[in-house]
Formats: sequence, C-alpha cells, structure tokens
Amino acid sequence: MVVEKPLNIGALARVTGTKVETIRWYERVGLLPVPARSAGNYRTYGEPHLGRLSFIRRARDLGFSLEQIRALLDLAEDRERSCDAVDVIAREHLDEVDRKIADLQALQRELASLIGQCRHGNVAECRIIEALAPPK
Amino acid sequence: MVVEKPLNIGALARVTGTKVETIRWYERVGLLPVPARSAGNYRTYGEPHLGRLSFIRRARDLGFSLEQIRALLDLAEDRERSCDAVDVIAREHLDEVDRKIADLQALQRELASLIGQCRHGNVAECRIIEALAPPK
DNA sequence: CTTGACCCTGTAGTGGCTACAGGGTCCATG
DNA sequence: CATGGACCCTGTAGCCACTACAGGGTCAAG
Repeated sequence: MVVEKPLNIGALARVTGTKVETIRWYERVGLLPVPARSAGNYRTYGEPHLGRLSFIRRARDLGFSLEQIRALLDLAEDRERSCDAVDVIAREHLDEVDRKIADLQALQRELASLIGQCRHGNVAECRIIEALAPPK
Repeated sequence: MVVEKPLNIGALARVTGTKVETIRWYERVGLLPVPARSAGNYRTYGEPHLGRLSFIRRARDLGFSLEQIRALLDLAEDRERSCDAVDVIAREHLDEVDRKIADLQALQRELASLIGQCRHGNVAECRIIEALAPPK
C-alpha cells in the first residue's frame, strides 16, 4: 500500500499548477478546507485537498465562478442526489459563454470596420477618432 | 447663436447615459478634467466635457480599457500627428478581442460536450462532476 | 553556523466601477 | 417662510479573483 506523504503548500501548488497565494486565498474564502499544520506552522495537505483543488482548477479553467464551483462541490458531496442541479449550473454557464461570444463578435465587427477605414493620414482626418468623437 | 447652459452632473449623466458615480470616478482617475463649481459647490459641465465623456463612453462600449482611452484622447489632441498610433491601439484591441473569442469558443465546445453527456441520473454517475474530478 | 529556499500573516493593489452613509443645496409648493 | 423631495457633495467600502508585497519565521544542505 502507498503511504502518501503530506504536501506543503509549495508542493501542492506545483502539482496542481496553482500559485501559493491562490491556494491560501481559496482557504480564506472557504473553498478549500483548513489544512492541518506542521510543528513549524506549515500547512500540510493530503489526497482530499489535492482532489478538491484539482476540481476547483478544472472548473475555473472552464470559466465557472467560485460561487458556481462552491455549488458544484456541494452537489458533488451528496452522491445520491439527482444531477439535474449540476446540469442547470453548467447550462447557465454555457448560456453566459454564448452571450459573451455574441457580444465580442459584435465588437469584433465594429472594430474591424473601423480599422479598415484607417487611411494613415493625420489625426484630424482619422476615421477611428471620428467614429468615437461625438456627432459634429 | 446658441448660449449653451451648463449641465450639472445629473444632467450630464442623463445625456451621456452614464451613472453619476461613474462620471465622478472618471474625474478622479483623470480621464475627465476637473469641472468648475457652482456657488453651492456643484460640478458644472460645458460642451467640451460632454464631448469628452461621449468619446469615453463610445470607446468603452467598444471595449477599450481606460488606459487605452487615455492614450486615444491624448492622440486626438494633436491633430497634426499621424494617426498610425491610433490604428495601433485599435488593432491591439481587436487582436485581444479575437483572442477572447477563440478562448470562449474553446470553452463553449468543452461545456457543450460535457452537458451533452448528462444522463440525468444521480450525482455518483454524473459526467459533469466526473469530468471535473481528478482522474481516478 | 550560515545560506537560501521555503513558509507564515497581514495588508494593499488591480479594473472599472457600484453602493452606501451622512451630510449640504436648490427650488417648488403650501 | 417653512417644508419636502430631488438633487448634489465627500469619503469609504465592496465587487471578483486573485496578485504582490513587507516583514518576519522555519528548515535542510553544505
């Protein structure tokens, strides 16, 4: 059997690709449980912490907010519960992502058209400045 | 000739579609020049403030940062200067928008595939939770 | 025993606002 | 002339999700 050695915060940071400060931050906001401390007052982490932090990081990579992640972690606890609530959170997030993409694409079109009009003259006749300045 | 009446902050907010607090904030960070004050210590704005604030708002709607807007406003001052620097800022911003769209689309694909796998069972066999949890 | 990598707490800063609290001003109505 | 309500003032704190110190303590190798 594998006797797993406890990790200090730097090691946990390395294996999860998280910054040390971010781990402490997750602890402060209650996403990561308060870990045990060594004799020298160092935080010591085990497998459960590693798993939980990995979960958080993956969810963050997918753009979930810490609030959503908190909800997902709570839901994940109760393994008998229906996973519809999980689905709802994920769908809400996807809707948000869809909306952001649409907004950015509108922006992209406007910017591209603005830039396309640049004649590289002087500022007085700059189309970009003109487009931003108030009418007349 | 039109004698333009000075606006107080609320009126300026209404005509530019900005919140009063936002106008004060732009003043604090030096984007809007400090306005004259009335006898009762109210800010009083004229045409130049209106123009400048409109510029800021349009640029914000296009997603430029306040830092970029500051640069654009500086460039707009010197009407003889070549507008290439303006073009550079706009292009950098467009590149940023392009990048954000690409990132969000990658997210969108991942999320959609995750959600598509939901079988609406219980959490123990939830694909979404599984996908987030660490491997085995 | 010293060095340097690591860890601790606490605080402040980021961007771009937003939201108070606790007051002052202005003007129309009674 | 008093009152009420809409407006304005300053200053501070909060939002999100960190990030970056400052000023110290701990630990292990050489």
